[in-house]
Amino acid sequence: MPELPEVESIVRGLRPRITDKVIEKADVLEPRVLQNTIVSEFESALVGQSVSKVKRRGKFMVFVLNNGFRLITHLRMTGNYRYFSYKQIPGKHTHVTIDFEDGAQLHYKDQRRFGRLALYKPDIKIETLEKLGPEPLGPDFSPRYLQNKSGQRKISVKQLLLDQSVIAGIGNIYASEILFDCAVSPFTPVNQLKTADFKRLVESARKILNKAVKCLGTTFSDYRTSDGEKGGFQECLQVYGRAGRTCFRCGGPVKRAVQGQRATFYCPRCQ
DNA sequence: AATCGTTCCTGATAGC
DNA sequence: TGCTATCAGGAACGAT
Repeated sequence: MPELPEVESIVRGLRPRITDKVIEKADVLEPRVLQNTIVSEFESALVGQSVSKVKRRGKFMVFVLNNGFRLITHLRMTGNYRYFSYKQIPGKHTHVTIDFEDGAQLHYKDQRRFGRLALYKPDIKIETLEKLGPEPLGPDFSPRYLQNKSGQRKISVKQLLLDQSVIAGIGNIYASEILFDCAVSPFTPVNQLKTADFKRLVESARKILNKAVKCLGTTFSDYRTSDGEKGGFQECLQVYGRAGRTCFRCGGPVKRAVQGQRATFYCPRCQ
């Protein structure tokens, strides 16, 4: 499941390859992946334009076109972009293909079709991006910010980390890993966290996410980079997916719990 | 305002 | 063997 490090890795892979390339053709093979536009509008808005910028905001990918249009993609669970220097036959789960004038081709694929592509006209505010919290690797994310955001809220710290309007980019894998790293129980209500806890939380978030970006993300099942390569951070996972196995820190058993319909992995002794 | 539950979707796996 | 049931989860949306 692509979270910040996975999306960042895909964006970094695509950026040098497609920036300033001119789009010759766009084909939507599965109209359901388009969020706020129809096939004919989508295809004609892209043709003849070049890609000015490839960016990431939280778990969203942003393609800025030279006509000012912006193509926003959220990969959700199994979505991905794959770059080819020559045209390829679309696979079973390829929903959009984008051809460039130099013969290269971009495939958007998603076997579960949770991911969405949305197209925004120039100068329009993109609400979904506006309401995101700060980037955890950026300057606006601090212990004080997180403490202020928590206030007297009663949700668990795991739920807080997953709230994209509080912090943008953390998903289920890294939430568990971050909490293990700073030895905070995922069940702690945020109004019970101490100032020192917020400090450790922020430090661990930066540390884990930076390391995962360096590793090109975590390939737990489906995720691949834009070149089709696996990430490397699955080798570094301390708790996620390790229920019943030995905690690397204390030797006790790692546990699995469910919070908000999602699995949480943690060590009850260390956290 | 904050929180909770439901929906979308399909491949892998378990159980009979 | 072949079938059905269950599970994985991010964000949008509706309900409380």
